[in-house]
Amino acid sequence: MEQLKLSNQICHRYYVASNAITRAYRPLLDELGLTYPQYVVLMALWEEDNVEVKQVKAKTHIDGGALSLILKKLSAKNLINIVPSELDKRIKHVQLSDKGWLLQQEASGIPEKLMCQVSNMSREEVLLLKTLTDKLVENLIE
Amino acid sequence: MEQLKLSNQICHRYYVASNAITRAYRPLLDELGLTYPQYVVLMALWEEDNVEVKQVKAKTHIDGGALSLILKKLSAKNLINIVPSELDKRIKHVQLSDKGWLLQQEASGIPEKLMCQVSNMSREEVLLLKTLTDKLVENLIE
DNA sequence: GTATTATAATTTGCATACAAACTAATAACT
DNA sequence: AGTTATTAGTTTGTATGCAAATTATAATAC
Repeated sequence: MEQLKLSNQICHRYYVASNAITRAYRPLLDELGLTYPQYVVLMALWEEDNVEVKQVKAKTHIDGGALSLILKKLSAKNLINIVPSELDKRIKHVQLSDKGWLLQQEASGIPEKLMCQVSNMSREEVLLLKTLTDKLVENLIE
Repeated sequence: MEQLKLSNQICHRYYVASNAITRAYRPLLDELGLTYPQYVVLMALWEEDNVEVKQVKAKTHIDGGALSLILKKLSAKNLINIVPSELDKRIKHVQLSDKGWLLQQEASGIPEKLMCQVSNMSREEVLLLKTLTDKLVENLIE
Protein backbone atom coordinates (compact mmCIF):
# COMPACT_ATOMS: atom_id res chain seq x y z
CA MET A 1 0.00 0.00 0.00
CA GLU A 2 2.95 2.27 -0.69
CA GLN A 3 0.73 4.56 -2.77
CA LEU A 4 -1.47 5.36 0.24
CA LYS A 5 1.43 6.59 2.39
CA LEU A 6 0.87 10.18 3.42
CA SER A 7 4.45 11.09 2.67
CA ASN A 8 3.94 10.08 -0.96
CA GLN A 9 0.85 12.22 -1.41
CA ILE A 10 1.35 15.52 -3.15
CA CYS A 11 -2.28 16.24 -2.36
CA HIS A 12 -1.74 16.10 1.37
CA ARG A 13 1.22 18.43 0.97
CA TYR A 14 -1.00 21.02 -0.67
CA TYR A 15 -3.57 20.59 2.04
CA VAL A 16 -0.94 21.20 4.72
CA ALA A 17 0.74 24.03 2.83
CA SER A 18 -2.48 25.87 2.12
CA ASN A 19 -3.58 25.74 5.74
CA ALA A 20 -0.13 26.74 6.95
CA ILE A 21 -0.16 29.75 4.64
CA THR A 22 -3.58 30.87 5.81
CA ARG A 23 -2.40 30.56 9.41
CA ALA A 24 0.71 32.59 8.62
CA TYR A 25 -1.42 35.36 7.15
CA ARG A 26 -3.77 35.53 10.09
CA PRO A 27 -1.75 37.78 12.43
CA LEU A 28 -0.98 40.16 9.57
CA LEU A 29 -4.57 40.31 8.38
CA ASP A 30 -5.97 40.60 11.88
CA GLU A 31 -4.48 44.07 12.00
CA LEU A 32 -6.64 44.99 9.02
CA GLY A 33 -9.68 43.17 10.36
CA LEU A 34 -9.70 40.81 7.38
CA THR A 35 -9.75 37.06 6.83
CA TYR A 36 -7.66 35.51 4.07
CA PRO A 37 -10.54 35.01 1.59
CA GLN A 38 -11.72 38.55 2.24
CA TYR A 39 -8.19 39.78 1.51
CA VAL A 40 -8.14 37.77 -1.72
CA VAL A 41 -11.37 39.42 -2.86
CA LEU A 42 -9.96 42.85 -2.10
CA MET A 43 -6.76 42.05 -4.03
CA ALA A 44 -8.90 41.15 -7.01
CA LEU A 45 -10.75 44.45 -6.73
CA TRP A 46 -7.61 46.53 -6.24
CA GLU A 47 -6.49 45.12 -9.58
CA GLU A 48 -9.78 45.81 -11.30
CA ASP A 49 -12.59 47.68 -9.63
CA ASN A 50 -16.30 47.79 -10.42
CA VAL A 51 -16.68 44.27 -11.76
CA GLU A 52 -19.52 41.74 -11.70
CA VAL A 53 -19.71 39.17 -8.91
CA LYS A 54 -19.15 36.56 -11.58
CA GLN A 55 -15.81 38.12 -12.49
CA VAL A 56 -14.68 38.21 -8.88
CA LYS A 57 -15.56 34.56 -8.68
CA ALA A 58 -13.57 33.74 -11.82
CA LYS A 59 -10.51 35.67 -10.68
CA THR A 60 -10.37 34.46 -7.10
CA HIS A 61 -11.71 30.92 -7.69
CA ILE A 62 -13.78 31.32 -4.55
CA ASP A 63 -16.98 29.31 -4.54
CA GLY A 64 -20.12 31.28 -5.37
CA GLY A 65 -21.92 30.46 -2.17
CA ALA A 66 -18.97 31.43 -0.02
CA LEU A 67 -18.38 34.54 -2.12
CA SER A 68 -21.88 35.83 -1.46
CA LEU A 69 -21.19 35.77 2.26
CA ILE A 70 -17.74 37.28 1.91
CA LEU A 71 -19.05 40.17 -0.17
CA LYS A 72 -21.79 40.73 2.35
CA LYS A 73 -19.21 41.00 5.12
CA LEU A 74 -16.92 43.32 3.17
CA SER A 75 -19.98 45.44 2.48
CA ALA A 76 -20.88 45.45 6.18
CA LYS A 77 -17.37 46.77 6.86
CA ASN A 78 -18.02 49.54 4.32
CA LEU A 79 -15.07 48.42 2.20
CA ILE A 80 -17.17 47.75 -0.89
CA ASN A 81 -20.55 48.60 -2.35
CA ILE A 82 -22.71 46.07 -4.16
CA VAL A 83 -24.63 47.83 -6.91
CA PRO A 84 -27.32 46.12 -9.00
CA SER A 85 -26.94 46.63 -12.73
CA GLU A 86 -29.49 48.71 -14.58
CA LEU A 87 -29.26 46.84 -17.87
CA ASP A 88 -29.50 43.32 -16.48
CA LYS A 89 -31.12 43.14 -13.09
CA ARG A 90 -29.58 39.72 -12.39
CA ILE A 91 -26.11 41.20 -12.34
CA LYS A 92 -24.53 43.03 -9.43
CA HIS A 93 -21.42 45.16 -9.62
CA VAL A 94 -18.85 45.16 -6.86
CA GLN A 95 -17.21 48.52 -6.21
CA LEU A 96 -14.51 49.51 -3.77
CA SER A 97 -15.42 52.32 -1.38
CA ASP A 98 -12.95 55.04 -0.44
CA LYS A 99 -12.28 53.07 2.70
CA GLY A 100 -11.62 49.99 0.58
CA TRP A 101 -9.09 51.87 -1.53
CA LEU A 102 -7.39 53.29 1.52
CA LEU A 103 -6.91 49.80 2.89
CA GLN A 104 -4.70 49.00 -0.08
CA GLN A 105 -2.00 51.23 1.37
CA GLU A 106 -2.07 49.37 4.66
CA ALA A 107 -2.01 46.01 2.90
CA SER A 108 0.87 46.82 0.60
CA GLY A 109 3.48 45.55 3.03
CA ILE A 110 1.85 42.19 3.67
CA PRO A 111 3.24 40.16 0.75
CA GLU A 112 6.81 41.04 1.66
CA LYS A 113 6.27 40.36 5.35
CA LEU A 114 4.95 36.93 4.52
CA MET A 115 7.68 36.05 2.06
CA CYS A 116 10.24 36.96 4.70
CA GLN A 117 8.99 33.96 6.62
CA VAL A 118 9.95 31.77 3.67
CA SER A 119 13.57 32.66 4.03
CA ASN A 120 15.07 29.35 2.96
CA MET A 121 13.94 29.55 -0.66
CA SER A 122 15.60 31.38 -3.50
CA ARG A 123 13.71 33.62 -5.89
CA GLU A 124 14.19 31.00 -8.59
CA GLU A 125 12.72 28.24 -6.46
CA VAL A 126 9.65 30.32 -5.65
CA LEU A 127 9.19 31.08 -9.33
CA LEU A 128 9.50 27.42 -10.22
CA LEU A 129 6.98 26.55 -7.54
CA LYS A 130 4.52 29.04 -9.02
CA THR A 131 4.92 27.56 -12.49
CA LEU A 132 4.53 23.97 -11.36
CA THR A 133 1.51 24.75 -9.20
CA ASP A 134 -0.17 26.49 -12.11
CA LYS A 135 0.45 23.41 -14.21
CA LEU A 136 -1.04 21.19 -11.54
CA VAL A 137 -4.14 23.32 -11.19
CA GLU A 138 -4.66 23.47 -14.95
CA ASN A 139 -5.74 19.85 -14.93
CA LEU A 140 -8.09 20.12 -12.03
CA ILE A 141 -10.00 23.21 -13.05
CA GLU A 142 -12.14 22.97 -16.11
CA MET B 1 1.01 47.86 -6.11
CA GLU B 2 2.51 45.14 -8.23
CA GLN B 3 3.17 43.02 -5.16
CA LEU B 4 -0.57 42.82 -4.38
CA LYS B 5 -1.51 41.39 -7.80
CA LEU B 6 -3.19 38.04 -7.39
CA SER B 7 -1.19 36.54 -10.21
CA ASN B 8 2.03 37.29 -8.32
CA GLN B 9 0.87 35.57 -5.15
CA ILE B 10 2.16 32.10 -4.54
CA CYS B 11 -0.16 31.97 -1.55
CA HIS B 12 -3.26 32.39 -3.64
CA ARG B 13 -2.04 29.62 -5.93
CA TYR B 14 -1.85 27.25 -3.00
CA TYR B 15 -5.28 28.29 -1.86
CA VAL B 16 -6.70 27.57 -5.32
CA ALA B 17 -4.71 24.36 -5.78
CA SER B 18 -5.65 22.93 -2.42
CA ASN B 19 -9.34 23.57 -2.98
CA ALA B 20 -9.17 22.18 -6.50
CA ILE B 21 -7.54 19.01 -5.21
CA THR B 22 -10.15 18.50 -2.52
CA ARG B 23 -12.87 18.98 -5.13
CA ALA B 24 -11.19 16.44 -7.41
CA TYR B 25 -11.14 13.89 -4.60
CA ARG B 26 -14.77 14.34 -3.72
CA PRO B 27 -16.38 12.05 -6.32
CA LEU B 28 -13.83 9.31 -5.57
CA LEU B 29 -14.25 9.59 -1.81
CA ASP B 30 -18.02 9.85 -2.02
CA GLU B 31 -18.01 6.22 -3.08
CA LEU B 32 -16.33 5.35 0.22
CA GLY B 33 -18.53 7.70 2.22
CA LEU B 34 -15.52 9.77 3.29
CA THR B 35 -14.49 13.42 3.22
CA TYR B 36 -10.93 14.38 2.36
CA PRO B 37 -9.79 15.07 5.95
CA GLN B 38 -11.37 11.81 7.08
CA TYR B 39 -9.46 10.03 4.32
CA VAL B 40 -6.24 11.69 5.46
CA VAL B 41 -6.75 10.44 9.00
CA LEU B 42 -7.36 6.90 7.72
CA MET B 43 -4.21 7.05 5.58
CA ALA B 44 -2.26 7.99 8.70
CA LEU B 45 -3.75 5.03 10.56
CA TRP B 46 -3.20 2.58 7.71
CA GLU B 47 0.47 3.50 7.98
CA GLU B 48 0.58 3.13 11.75
CA ASP B 49 -2.34 1.85 13.74
CA ASN B 50 -3.15 2.22 17.44
CA VAL B 51 -1.60 5.63 18.02
CA GLU B 52 -2.46 8.53 20.29
CA VAL B 53 -4.67 11.36 19.08
CA LYS B 54 -1.65 13.59 19.45
CA GLN B 55 0.30 11.49 16.96
CA VAL B 56 -2.52 11.56 14.42
CA LYS B 57 -2.51 15.31 14.79
CA ALA B 58 1.24 15.54 14.23
CA LYS B 59 1.19 13.30 11.18
CA THR B 60 -1.81 14.80 9.43
CA HIS B 61 -1.32 18.42 10.56
CA ILE B 62 -5.05 18.62 11.13
CA ASP B 63 -6.09 21.10 13.80
CA GLY B 64 -6.88 19.56 17.17
CA GLY B 65 -10.40 20.91 17.37
CA ALA B 66 -11.27 19.71 13.89
CA LEU B 67 -9.59 16.38 14.53
CA SER B 68 -11.80 15.70 17.54
CA LEU B 69 -14.88 15.97 15.34
CA ILE B 70 -13.36 13.94 12.51
CA LEU B 71 -12.43 11.11 14.86
CA LYS B 72 -15.91 11.19 16.31
CA LYS B 73 -17.38 10.79 12.84
CA LEU B 74 -15.04 7.99 11.83
CA SER B 75 -15.97 6.29 15.06
CA ALA B 76 -19.67 6.74 14.32
CA LYS B 77 -19.05 4.99 10.99
CA ASN B 78 -17.41 2.13 12.90
CA LEU B 79 -14.13 2.61 11.05
CA ILE B 80 -12.12 3.28 14.19
CA ASN B 81 -12.30 2.82 17.93
CA ILE B 82 -11.16 5.43 20.40
CA VAL B 83 -9.73 3.74 23.47
CA PRO B 84 -8.68 5.61 26.63
CA SER B 85 -5.24 4.71 27.89
CA GLU B 86 -4.89 2.84 31.17
CA LEU B 87 -1.58 4.34 32.16
CA ASP B 88 -2.42 7.98 31.46
CA LYS B 89 -6.10 8.74 31.48
CA ARG B 90 -5.63 11.93 29.50
CA ILE B 91 -4.45 9.97 26.48
CA LYS B 92 -6.72 8.20 23.99
CA HIS B 93 -5.59 5.63 21.47
CA VAL B 94 -7.05 5.52 17.98
CA GLN B 95 -7.45 2.02 16.56
CA LEU B 96 -8.69 0.89 13.17
CA SER B 97 -11.62 -1.53 13.26
CA ASP B 98 -11.86 -4.51 10.89
CA LYS B 99 -14.13 -2.37 8.75
CA GLY B 100 -11.51 0.36 8.79
CA TRP B 101 -8.83 -2.04 7.58
CA LEU B 102 -11.11 -3.43 4.86
CA LEU B 103 -11.64 0.07 3.54
CA GLN B 104 -7.95 0.27 2.73
CA GLN B 105 -8.46 -2.19 -0.12
CA GLU B 106 -11.19 -0.05 -1.64
CA ALA B 107 -9.10 3.08 -1.25
CA SER B 108 -5.96 1.65 -2.78
CA GLY B 109 -6.90 2.74 -6.31
CA ILE B 110 -7.64 6.35 -5.43
CA PRO B 111 -4.14 7.88 -5.63
CA GLU B 112 -3.63 6.57 -9.15
CA LYS B 113 -7.07 7.66 -10.30
CA LEU B 114 -6.37 11.16 -9.07
CA MET B 115 -2.91 11.41 -10.56
CA CYS B 116 -4.38 10.36 -13.90
CA GLN B 117 -6.19 13.70 -13.87
CA VAL B 118 -2.82 15.44 -13.68
CA SER B 119 -1.77 14.08 -17.04
CA ASN B 120 0.28 17.02 -18.24
CA MET B 121 3.02 16.66 -15.67
CA SER B 122 6.02 14.39 -15.76
CA ARG B 123 7.09 12.22 -12.85
CA GLU B 124 10.09 14.49 -12.39
CA GLU B 125 7.96 17.60 -12.22
CA VAL B 126 5.67 16.08 -9.62
CA LEU B 127 8.68 15.06 -7.56
CA LEU B 128 10.14 18.54 -7.80
CA LEU B 129 6.82 20.00 -6.75
CA LYS B 130 6.78 17.77 -3.68
CA THR B 131 10.28 18.86 -2.70
CA LEU B 132 9.61 22.55 -3.16
CA THR B 133 6.32 22.41 -1.29
CA ASP B 134 8.00 20.68 1.62
CA LYS B 135 10.58 23.42 1.67
CA LEU B 136 7.89 26.08 1.68
CA VAL B 137 6.00 24.45 4.52
CA GLU B 138 9.14 24.02 6.59
CA ASN B 139 9.22 27.75 7.22
CA LEU B 140 5.61 28.10 8.14
CA ILE B 141 5.32 25.24 10.58
CA GLU B 142 7.29 25.50 13.72
C1' DG C 1 -46.45 35.61 -27.33
C1' DT C 2 -46.11 31.99 -24.15
C1' DA C 3 -43.42 28.02 -22.49
C1' DT C 4 -38.81 26.44 -21.92
C1' DT C 5 -34.19 27.05 -20.95
C1' DA C 6 -30.25 29.40 -19.29
C1' DT C 7 -27.87 32.66 -16.29
C1' DA C 8 -26.58 35.51 -11.96
C1' DA C 9 -26.63 35.44 -7.48
C1' DT C 10 -28.37 33.89 -2.91
C1' DT C 11 -29.71 30.53 0.48
C1' DT C 12 -29.33 26.12 2.91
C1' DG C 13 -27.14 22.22 5.16
C1' DC C 14 -23.14 19.78 6.28
C1' DA C 15 -18.13 19.45 7.14
C1' DT C 16 -14.12 21.51 8.23
C1' DA C 17 -10.30 25.24 10.02
C1' DC C 18 -8.96 27.53 13.80
C1' DA C 19 -8.37 30.44 17.97
C1' DA C 20 -9.72 30.52 22.54
C1' DA C 21 -11.85 28.76 26.52
C1' DC C 22 -12.46 24.68 29.11
C1' DT C 23 -11.96 20.00 31.44
C1' DA C 24 -9.48 16.39 33.32
C1' DA C 25 -5.38 14.42 34.67
C1' DT C 26 -0.35 14.27 35.30
C1' DA C 27 4.04 16.48 36.35
C1' DA C 28 6.90 19.67 38.70
C1' DC C 29 8.12 22.67 42.35
C1' DT C 30 8.79 23.94 46.98
C1' DA D 1 1.61 16.85 50.68
C1' DG D 2 -0.20 20.93 48.46
C1' DT D 3 -0.01 24.47 45.00
C1' DT D 4 1.21 25.50 40.37
C1' DA D 5 2.24 24.53 35.77
C1' DT D 6 1.72 21.32 31.79
C1' DT D 7 -0.40 18.34 28.85
C1' DA D 8 -4.19 15.75 26.12
C1' DG D 9 -8.34 16.32 24.32
C1' DT D 10 -12.92 18.52 23.83
C1' DT D 11 -16.07 22.32 23.23
C1' DT D 12 -17.48 26.78 21.42
C1' DG D 13 -18.03 30.55 18.17
C1' DT D 14 -16.91 32.53 13.76
C1' DA D 15 -15.73 32.00 8.92
C1' DT D 16 -15.28 29.49 5.08
C1' DG D 17 -15.86 25.51 1.14
C1' DC D 18 -19.03 23.30 -1.43
C1' DA D 19 -23.04 20.84 -3.51
C1' DA D 20 -27.78 21.39 -4.17
C1' DA D 21 -31.93 23.89 -4.07
C1' DT D 22 -33.96 28.40 -4.80
C1' DT D 23 -35.08 33.05 -6.64
C1' DA D 24 -35.19 36.41 -10.04
C1' DT D 25 -34.39 37.80 -14.53
C1' DA D 26 -33.19 37.30 -19.39
C1' DA D 27 -32.72 34.75 -23.63
C1' DT D 28 -34.55 31.08 -26.79
C1' DA D 29 -37.61 28.16 -28.76
C1' DC D 30 -41.76 27.11 -31.03
